[in-house]
Amino acid sequence: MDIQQHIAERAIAGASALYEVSLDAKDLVISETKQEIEGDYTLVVFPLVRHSKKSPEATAEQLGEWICGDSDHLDSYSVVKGFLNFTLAPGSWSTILVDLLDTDLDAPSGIQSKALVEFSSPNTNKPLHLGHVRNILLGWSMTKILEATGHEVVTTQIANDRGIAICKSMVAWRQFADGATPESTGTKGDHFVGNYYVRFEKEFAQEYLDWQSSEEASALLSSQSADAQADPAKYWKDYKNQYFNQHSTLGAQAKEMLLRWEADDSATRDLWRQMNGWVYSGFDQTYETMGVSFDQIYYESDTYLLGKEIVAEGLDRGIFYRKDDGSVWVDLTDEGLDHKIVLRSDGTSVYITQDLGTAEQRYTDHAAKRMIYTVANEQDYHFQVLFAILKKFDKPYADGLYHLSYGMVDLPTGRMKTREGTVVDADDLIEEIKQAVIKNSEEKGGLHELDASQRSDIQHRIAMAAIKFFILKVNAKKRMIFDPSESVDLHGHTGPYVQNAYVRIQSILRRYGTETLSAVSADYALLDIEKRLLMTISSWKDTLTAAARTYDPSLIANFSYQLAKEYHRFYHDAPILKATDEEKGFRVRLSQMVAKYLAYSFELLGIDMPDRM
RNA sequence: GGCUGCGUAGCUCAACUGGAUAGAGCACUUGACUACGAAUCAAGAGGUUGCAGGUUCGAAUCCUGCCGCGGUCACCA
Repeated sequence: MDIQQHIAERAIAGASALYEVSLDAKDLVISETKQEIEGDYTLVVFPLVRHSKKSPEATAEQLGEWICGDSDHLDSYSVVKGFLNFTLAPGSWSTILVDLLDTDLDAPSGIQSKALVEFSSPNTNKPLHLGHVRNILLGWSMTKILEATGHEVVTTQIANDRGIAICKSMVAWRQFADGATPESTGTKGDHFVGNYYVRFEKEFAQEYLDWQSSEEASALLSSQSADAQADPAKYWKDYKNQYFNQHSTLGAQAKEMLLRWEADDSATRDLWRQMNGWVYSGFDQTYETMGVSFDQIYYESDTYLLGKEIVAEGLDRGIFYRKDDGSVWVDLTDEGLDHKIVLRSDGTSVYITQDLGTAEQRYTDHAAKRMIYTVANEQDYHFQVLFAILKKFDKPYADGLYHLSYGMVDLPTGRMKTREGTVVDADDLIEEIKQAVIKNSEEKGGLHELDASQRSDIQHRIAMAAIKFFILKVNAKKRMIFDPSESVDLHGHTGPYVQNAYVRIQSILRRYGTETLSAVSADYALLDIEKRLLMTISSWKDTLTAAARTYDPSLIANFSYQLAKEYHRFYHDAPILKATDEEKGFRVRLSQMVAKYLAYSFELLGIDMPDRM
C-alpha cells in the first residue's frame, strides 16, 4: 500500500465532492511531515484555496475531515497554516512493513530498452587520474541504475590509442629506455608508458630552453614587436607549439612517428602495439580494483576514419555545405549554436567526424536507442553540436542521446595541472586510502580472527567504499573539490559509515536468526524512529526512478546515507536484547529489511558490503 | 567579449524540483561503552542562501540587472 498515493486519491475525491473540481495527482504536493510537527504525511493545501474559496486553514480543516472520515489508514489530522498533517492508523504501519517485505527493489520502467553507456575513455599515453575516477564511478553507477530500472545495458569506452601523445611516449622509449619493459623494471604498464611521456616532455622542455639562447632564436625574437621583446618569457611560452612544429628535433621525431604510424609502417605499428599493450594491462588492473568492466571497447585507431560517409550523405541531403576551400560545415545557428566544421579542406576527419561515425557504428553493433556519454562538462558544447547534427539526420537513436556531463574535480589548491605535477594518480589514491583503512582496522582489531585474505578483502571493500561514496555523493553536474585528507575519513557522511550500519545488522542476524521470530500484531505501536525507517524505505522507488530520470547517482548515495543514519539511531534507541518477543520480531524483521535496501543501494553505486568490519 | 555552468555554516555537501523555523558531515565544546559492534549515539554553537530588484499566499529554487569563480568559443582531441 502506498500511503502517499492513498492520500492523493482521497484528496482528489474530496476536492471533487466538496469543490466540484477535478484534480490530477500531480497538482498535489504530499510530503513527509517535518520532524518537529505532529503527523506522518503532509498535504499542502495552498494550491487548493482558489477552488475552495476559503482560507487555507478552513480548507485544510474541511478537507482533512473529509479525507480522514472514511479512511482505514489515516487516523487523524492536524492543521498548521495551510498544511494538513495526517497521522497514520497504528495498523497501517504493519501493513506497510508487510508490503515492503514483499516488494522487489528494482523498478522496471515498463519501456524495456537497450542502453549503451560510455565511460572512462582514456588516452593511452598515461595512467588514469582522479578525473577518470569520477568518470568511471558515474558511468558504472548509471549502468547499474539503468539496469535496475529495466534496461539492458552495454558498457563501453573508446580508447584514445593513437595520435601525437602516444608517439611522444614511443619516441622517448626508443631513445631512453634501452629496452626496459614493465616486467624488467617491475612497473605497472600504464605508469611505465606514462613515465616515458613525462620524459619526453622534460627532454623537450630542456631542448626548447637551450634553443632559446641560440642565434636563430635571438634573431627571431629581435624581429618581433617591442611588446614581445620586453617580455621574452611570455613570448617563448606562447611560441612553444610553433617551436614544436617547426624547429624541435624531438618534435620532428614525434611527428615522423605519427606519419609512419599512419602509413602503417610495420616496425612503428609493432612498437605502438607493444606500448599500448602495456598500458591496457595496467588499465585492466585498475578497472579490476575498482570493480568495473566493459562489454566492448572501441579503439580510436579503428574508428578515426569513420564518419566520412555520413559527411557525404549530409552533403547530398543538404544538411552540410562545402566551402570554396573544400572544407565541409554545418550551420546550426537555428539551434542557437554556430557554424561548425565537420571535415577539413584536405578531406581528413576532425574530432566530430569520428564521433558521428562512431555513433553510427555503435548503433549498427548494438541497436541501442539510448546512448549515454560520460564526459566532463568542458565538452558540453561539443555534444550539443554532435546531438544536433544527428537529429538533423533523423537518426532513430537521436532522441536517446544523453551527455552525462560532470564537473571537474579540483584540489583544495585549485585545478589539477600536469605541468605542476598536481595530478592525483588513481592507483596512488586508492593505495593511500587503503593504507588508512588498514591502519584503522588493525587498531580496532575487529578482524583479527579472520585469515589474511579475508581480512584484506574486507579492507579493500571499505577503502573502495570510502573513495566511491566520497565522489558519488556529490551531484554529478557540480564541480567538486577533492581533499585527500578528507577522503580517508571513515566517520560521518561516508561509505564506511553506511557499511557499518549493514555490518551491525549482519551481527544481529547472526545472533538472533530470523526463523523463529514472533508474529507482530496489527496494532503494534511503533517508535518514531521505526516509523521513520519505514517511511524512508517507502521512498526508495521514487528515489530510484528519479536517479534514472535525472542521471544522478548522488540521489542513491544520499538515500543510503539517510537510511543508515536512521538505522544507527534505531540501533541505539531500540534494543532487541531486552525487548519483548513481539518487539524482537518486529525489530529483527525491520533490521533485515534495512540491510536489504542498504546493500541494494550500494550495489547501484558499485560498492560492495562487508559482513563484518 | 559571445555562449554556458556555478555561488548555501569556517570547510565538504543536502534541500523531495515553488512549501513550514534552509538540513547533514568534518572541525570545535560537552555527555553516553561491564549484555545486540563506540567506524556509533545524544546535546551545544555555527546562516541576510554573492548583491539589488521583481513574480507569488509562499523563493536557495522562477525572471531581470549587477558582482565573483569556472568552462567553452581551433581545419586540437
